Amino acid sequence: MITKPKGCHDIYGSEAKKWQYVIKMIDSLMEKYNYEFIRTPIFESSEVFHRGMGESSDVVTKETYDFVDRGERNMTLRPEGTAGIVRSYIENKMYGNMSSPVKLYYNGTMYRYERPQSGRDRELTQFGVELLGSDDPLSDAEVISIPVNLYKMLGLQEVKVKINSLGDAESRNKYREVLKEYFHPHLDELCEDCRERFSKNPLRILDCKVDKDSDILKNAPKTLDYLNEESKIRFDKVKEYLQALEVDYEIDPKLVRGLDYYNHTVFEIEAHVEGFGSNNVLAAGGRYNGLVELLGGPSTPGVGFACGLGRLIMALDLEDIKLPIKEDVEVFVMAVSDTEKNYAATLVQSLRMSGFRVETEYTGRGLKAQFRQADRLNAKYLIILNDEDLAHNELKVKNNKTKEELTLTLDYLLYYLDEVLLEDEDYTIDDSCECSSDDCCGNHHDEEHECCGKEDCHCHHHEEEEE
RNA sequence: GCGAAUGUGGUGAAGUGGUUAACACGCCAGAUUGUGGCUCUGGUAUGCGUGGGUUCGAUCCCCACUAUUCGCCCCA
Repeated sequence: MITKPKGCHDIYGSEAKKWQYVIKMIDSLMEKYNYEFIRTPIFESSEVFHRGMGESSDVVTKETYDFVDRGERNMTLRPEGTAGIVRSYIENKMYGNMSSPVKLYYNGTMYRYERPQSGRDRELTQFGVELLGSDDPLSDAEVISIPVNLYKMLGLQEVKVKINSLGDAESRNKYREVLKEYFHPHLDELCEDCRERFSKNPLRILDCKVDKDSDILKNAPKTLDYLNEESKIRFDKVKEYLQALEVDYEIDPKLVRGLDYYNHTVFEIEAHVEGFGSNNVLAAGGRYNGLVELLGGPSTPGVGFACGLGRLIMALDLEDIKLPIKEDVEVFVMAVSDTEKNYAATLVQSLRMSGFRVETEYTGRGLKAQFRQADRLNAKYLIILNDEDLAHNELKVKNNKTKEELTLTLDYLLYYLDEVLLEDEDYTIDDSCECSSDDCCGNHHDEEHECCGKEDCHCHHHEEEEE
């Protein structure tokens, strides 16, 4: 049997419906923030990532899918979204062609040659945002608020936002030196990996899991103590704006992020649901003011984040959140004889063109099996064709819930279905409650949220009433 | 790159060195000669991941490989 590549997944069935729903929410959220969708190639010249992400990160040095194409060019399957987008920003001269700042979002697959485990695949899907051309602390705060609001929209509860500041290049370099000085005499007390990190990327020692409880780490100098005045003021501004945007956060002085391009604000959003594996970062990002220049463009500030969709859906599952996903069919058309089937083909076509979600029988099963099939598909209405009725230009429609059955003429059918299906309020997906009440449930399906009381709210309170 | 666990049908899952590999669900058909979701009856495996080995004989013992899952590194 031929199997899928290691660390990849086939997404289908109800799983695929969740993905589509989440992506739909992302699109509608980004529309409100006025970000534009961008799609860049799934592979780029290797240089894009080597220069962009930095040689000290493992992602670039040992986790990329590299290949040489037939023209002997070195190519790399993108391991993340930012570098490619910055390349595109420069190449398309968006700094001149688009209104500034340029606000872009993407959603696509990334590739990393790693050992798969819970929450980590070789092919992963990320949604992310890049805001280029603004150094205003408000843009940092707003970017952080995007995933926070997405999770809120989806009903996720157990998330924690962590922020920190690395300061500008000056502060960061100074801190790096201080840190090396501090750790140097303690080298043999640290774990093997940390000794490796010391020379490669000393900042990463801070979030070592092995040594995290040792006094050496606890007493290590903090980034925030080495920010210069300007960076400090900037970070305070970011925090102010976060409060204004009602984003709850905590400051984690050990948060440093792995990619070289970050400076000033860095952040992570973690899942804290019971049962989540150790890879619990749902989204992460930060400011990367030198990156555009590094990749050959004009000096341009930028902020962004990336959000792993696989992990997000895992979190939704673990919090047992039921997404409002359509799992049913409006009309199921049954036919057995050849003339019935012929008639069914035409009928199904016209019902679909009239906007109904219609299924019919394809395998030549008996009527009994067709009833079973209709139930499996959660059909709301059944149309049962038989030759006798058809001779009178009539057909039978059965409400699959009440079991009421009517004999109608074809002319009347569309009118009837229109009436009857529109009555089902829960039948249309309304993706968000529009009210602005503070304790709005936002369509959450959990018990903790109070309902805002709006008519068009589809939270669990109303669902119960409807049932 | 390192470490651990697992690998039996469409699914879940028992099981034993020795004729026909439990059970449950699902699916298909019939009882019900075109109106069902209950019930009953019957049907439903390239033979237990792949390749070697031990043995008179292995799905069950040994080895290698592979796949999946989980952890480390790293990362969303």
